[in-house]
Amino acid sequence: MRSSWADSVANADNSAGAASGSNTTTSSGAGAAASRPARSSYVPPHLRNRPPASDPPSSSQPDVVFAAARPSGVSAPSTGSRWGSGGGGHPVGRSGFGGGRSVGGGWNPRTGGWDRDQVNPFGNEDETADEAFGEQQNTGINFDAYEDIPVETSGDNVPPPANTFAEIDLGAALNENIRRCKYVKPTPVQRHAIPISLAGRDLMACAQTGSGKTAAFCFPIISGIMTSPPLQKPRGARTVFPLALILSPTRELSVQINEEAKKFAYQTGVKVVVAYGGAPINQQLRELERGVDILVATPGRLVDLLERARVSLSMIRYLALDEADRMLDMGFEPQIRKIVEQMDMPPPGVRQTMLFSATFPKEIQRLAADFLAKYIFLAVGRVGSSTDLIVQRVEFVQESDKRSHLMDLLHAQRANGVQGKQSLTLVFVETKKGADSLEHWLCMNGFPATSIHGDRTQQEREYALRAFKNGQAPILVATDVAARGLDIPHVAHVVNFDLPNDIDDYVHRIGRTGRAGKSGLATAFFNESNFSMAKPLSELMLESNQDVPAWLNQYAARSSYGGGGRNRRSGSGGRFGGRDFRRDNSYSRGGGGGHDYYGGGGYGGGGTSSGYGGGYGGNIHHAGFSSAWD
DNA sequence: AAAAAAG
Repeated sequence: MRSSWADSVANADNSAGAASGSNTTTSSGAGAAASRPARSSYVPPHLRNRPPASDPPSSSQPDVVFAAARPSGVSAPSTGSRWGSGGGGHPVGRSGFGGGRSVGGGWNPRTGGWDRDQVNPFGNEDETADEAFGEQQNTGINFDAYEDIPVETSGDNVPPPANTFAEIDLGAALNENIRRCKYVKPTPVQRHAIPISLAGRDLMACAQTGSGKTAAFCFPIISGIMTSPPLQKPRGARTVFPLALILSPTRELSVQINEEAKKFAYQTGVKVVVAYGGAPINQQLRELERGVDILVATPGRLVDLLERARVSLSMIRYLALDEADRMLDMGFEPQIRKIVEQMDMPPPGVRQTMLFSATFPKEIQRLAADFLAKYIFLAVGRVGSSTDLIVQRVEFVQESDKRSHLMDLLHAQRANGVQGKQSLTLVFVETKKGADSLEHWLCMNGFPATSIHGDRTQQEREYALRAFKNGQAPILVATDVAARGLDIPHVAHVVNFDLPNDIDDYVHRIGRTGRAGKSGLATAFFNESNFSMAKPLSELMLESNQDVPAWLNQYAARSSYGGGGRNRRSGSGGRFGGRDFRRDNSYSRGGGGGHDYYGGGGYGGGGTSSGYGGGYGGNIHHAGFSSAWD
């Protein structure tokens, strides 16, 4: 007998507040885990920019209490478009680089023109939420969990972490935007990464999207551009010269980073433009011609722009690569190397480079050695590793029974009224065809579903994401295009209709729920074809204090002899995505390694119950570790 | 084997 998943959600919800991070003992994050602020007094960063009173009345979930105070410094005209809509905006001037915050049309000394084009990315601050789950709602970070996340840094002269934004002092304009975003306190990755970047150091960070790393790399970039604006930019015929480049693997992620960055850069005079494939290039070219300081792009479209000589990288001072392991998985290494090494970008040491990756396998180590100079290594604990907020279930379901089984889950969800609360279900499948047919089948059976995958047009993808977010289609069938990085609030249930073949992908997928301080449920359908996932899955569930079905353990035991297997989390066992491997200087060249940078102790020293044989749960050997990365 | 990304 199985109880309805909605019950699990409700139960987890009740216990969520009391759950203490049981497996987090290694914390070098200053002050982390010492005392957790009461949820009611603490507002997760990405929730902080949404207007108050957006909770549906029926909600029984303990939600974050918003600071109700409306920003007082700037009055936004009531005709402003909501942020995220990207629509036509009202003219709001920008101050120059002085850091003032004058309002009204502004003369930009760099572009030599009146700026009329900056949409208020915070939306209309006078307007109350017009729909319970409108687009102005942004993502949530589960802050209780983040307080417990362990952090490790290593490298030469690591700048000390900062515990408050005031301590960091990014300047008046940026501080004002932090206030507008209602960011109260930096996340662990921000506490460490921002001082490192402000000190001008290169950074290799193992952290996932959702840890607040977008702000972690945007703040120093914006601040740096503001403090020392270029005296003059070359003005090529139709070529533009961005000062910062942010690369990300998927289009949706680029869009998301662009939206975040625009908020951070509001009225700073720093211009953010996004370029990605699948959308008409002409519109993006027009945006670029209106001026760009920070360019957010997917690799393909950027290469296109570079080959057309519409973008030059010769003025790049900041380079950020997001989800680098993902980009390599997707075969972007040639494009990325072309962009970074074979065009006109300044070399490492001249530019400042930040490399973000969820894991740190050999290929990423090589990339770090080639792209970074004397970098500082930062590892932030795996998201979800220190929290029990996500309830994971595995059910044995034959291929032919999957649809009816999914139907059972969805019916239970509806019967429990969760649907009325607009909770969303994200269903992952393996193939694009599978996504289409499952979406169709769900719709035929009366479930409002939509889908997102790489064969759909960009317009369809963005439409689907919007319909899902605002509850028009509370069921989204997705391929792995949606697995990483995307921040979708209110996802109550992630169904792994088809399990991925990689445990890291599984972790990313279930990370789409359990956000915003809410609990989440992740259900996986398992059958013989997922045999190779049995061991890593059962280990992961054990690590995150889940009930592991006996039958799964049996599968895991059967697969274990044979030594490891392909799906063991490569190099990421335990709570971190990776560790600084520069003491093994076989891969280091140039300004990278050579001497022992590894300053941190503490990996595996926390007495965790990590079951990962290949991880560092007490299993690190100086000579033998490389095998763990294969 | 499939997915993603340039058109």
